[in-house]
Amino acid sequence: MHIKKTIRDLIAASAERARAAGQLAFDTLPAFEVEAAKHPEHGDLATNLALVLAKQARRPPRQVAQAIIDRLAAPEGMLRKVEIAGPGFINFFIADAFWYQVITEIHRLGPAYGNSEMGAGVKVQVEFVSANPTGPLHIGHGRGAALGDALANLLSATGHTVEREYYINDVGNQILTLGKSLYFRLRELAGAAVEFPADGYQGDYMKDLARDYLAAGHAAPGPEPQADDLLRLGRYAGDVILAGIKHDLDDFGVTFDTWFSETELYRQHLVDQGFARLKELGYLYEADGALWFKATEFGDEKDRVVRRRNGATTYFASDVAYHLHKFRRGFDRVVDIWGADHHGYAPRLQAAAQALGFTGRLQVILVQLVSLLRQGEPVAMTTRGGAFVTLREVIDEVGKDAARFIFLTRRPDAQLEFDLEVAKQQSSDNPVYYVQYAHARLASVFRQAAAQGIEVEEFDPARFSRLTLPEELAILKMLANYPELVEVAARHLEPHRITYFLTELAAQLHSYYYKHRFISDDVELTQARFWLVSGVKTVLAHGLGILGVEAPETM
RNA sequence: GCGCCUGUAGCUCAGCUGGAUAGAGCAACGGACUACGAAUCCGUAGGUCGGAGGUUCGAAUCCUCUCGGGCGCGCCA
Repeated sequence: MHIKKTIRDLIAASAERARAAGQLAFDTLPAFEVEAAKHPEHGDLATNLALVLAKQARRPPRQVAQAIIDRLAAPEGMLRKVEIAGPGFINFFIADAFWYQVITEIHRLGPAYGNSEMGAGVKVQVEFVSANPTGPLHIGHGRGAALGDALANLLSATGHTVEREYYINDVGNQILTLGKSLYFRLRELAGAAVEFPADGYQGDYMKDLARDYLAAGHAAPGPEPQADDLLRLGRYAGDVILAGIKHDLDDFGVTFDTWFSETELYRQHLVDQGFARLKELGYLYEADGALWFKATEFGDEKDRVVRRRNGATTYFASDVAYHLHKFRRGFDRVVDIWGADHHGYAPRLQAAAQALGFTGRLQVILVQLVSLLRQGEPVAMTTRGGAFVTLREVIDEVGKDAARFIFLTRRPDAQLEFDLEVAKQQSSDNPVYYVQYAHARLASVFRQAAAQGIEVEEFDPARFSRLTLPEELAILKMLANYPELVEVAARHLEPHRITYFLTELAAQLHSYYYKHRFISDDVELTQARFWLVSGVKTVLAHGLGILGVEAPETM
């Protein structure tokens, strides 16, 4: 029942009629907006068409508005009032009865209310987290995880076919460094006086790993490590750490469809194929003994090396191959979520995507870093230094739902301050509980009704005319607007819009609940309210579902 | 030095890509439980949207300059 679209069509048709009647002169209808009015005095919806059309029509906006209004052909009973306001806005006041339809709509669709077919037939991959398996996930990864997962849910709700993917960067010398780190910890355990390398991973988890390694019956390495040994140790450590990462993500409510290993790119010779493709297209050249990609042809600052003079391919080469592979796997769109510390890398990958013919199909979302505080004091977050707060600790301390909700109340491109003490101490005033409480409270209402022997009777739209309170209409309008909000959030790849909506809906509900009793002797009114708040419950659950936050029946 | 992100109430953040009188949550202050869950509600106070120009009917939003914060600028990953 897209109200905005309905109004938009009415307006456009009216303008056309005015032109046909010689009342308005214009070539093509300019882009105009139909927006929800901010203030009640401005009605429900407003359009700026008269303002944007005035110049072309060479008449004052208010006269243009009048010409449009004169020819408006709205269905009987839909509009309560239409007026011209301010510089030339046309305000539409929708009749109360019109809003009742949304309850029927929610009743008909159930948990699917809010879903749409916007992305039908579009296959999209969301790649996120993709942290190197050299240490446990930290809070920054948590933000990326919450965002990626919510985004995937959002795209899925809007009809896209979605796959979640985690890219495991397990080639290159960091595995060697990892092996070296483990080696030195093992030597330490053996009582050898060794100096831990400065470039090693210094976190305590490496010590634990070393102990577990021995406890599992593996032989301690000798004093003269071979390159093979280090690599083997590195692989071992990587596997263990990756298992830990999976486990943490699982507890954070995030699961992936595919764990894609960089090693696989080489096993399948995809990197060479990537080179071949770029060469075929004429975007590769040799210079200074290295192989270069002409990134500058696609807007990057400089050309980029894909194979070094020593013959080794670069990380970028892997990524080119990886993304070529992604598109060949049939994804129409690919969304990559990276930490903002990699933002300088985006132009070259975009360049590669363009070179390969996938212009506009790759979107890179940069999620700004999380500055972590504990009671206002900054907490160091370097992986190498070892003193950092892990995602695990955050989950244990503040809880999955609260953490996810906090991450998802911020735009990705804004830095986020996360104070562990606040997130946890706040618990009773935390927005996440506010929203969850609204859901649980409604569940409780239905439990209470059942306990009193009051049943939710057969669905009967005729009773909705009893819903006349300002609170009830405000809620109806919010519910009616929800599906469009989901689409807008998906289009912009911004789950935080859902978060804010939910907080507002919960506020409306709490206020309504406090002022008016749902269960009363008035059977018709009670039933009408049941169906109304049942709709609220459904939408709260839907929105929380997108965020990956529980919608509890009790708290 | 160059590039990207950012600056909105005391604090943490929204502001639907240019709309009408800039919002919410904390924190502060004052009220509301013998009623469906007080993890709630009602009210008060709090702002030159970092600053200066410009674009136009109209700017927190777009452009230029400027100041402050974050990040990045390898034949590393």
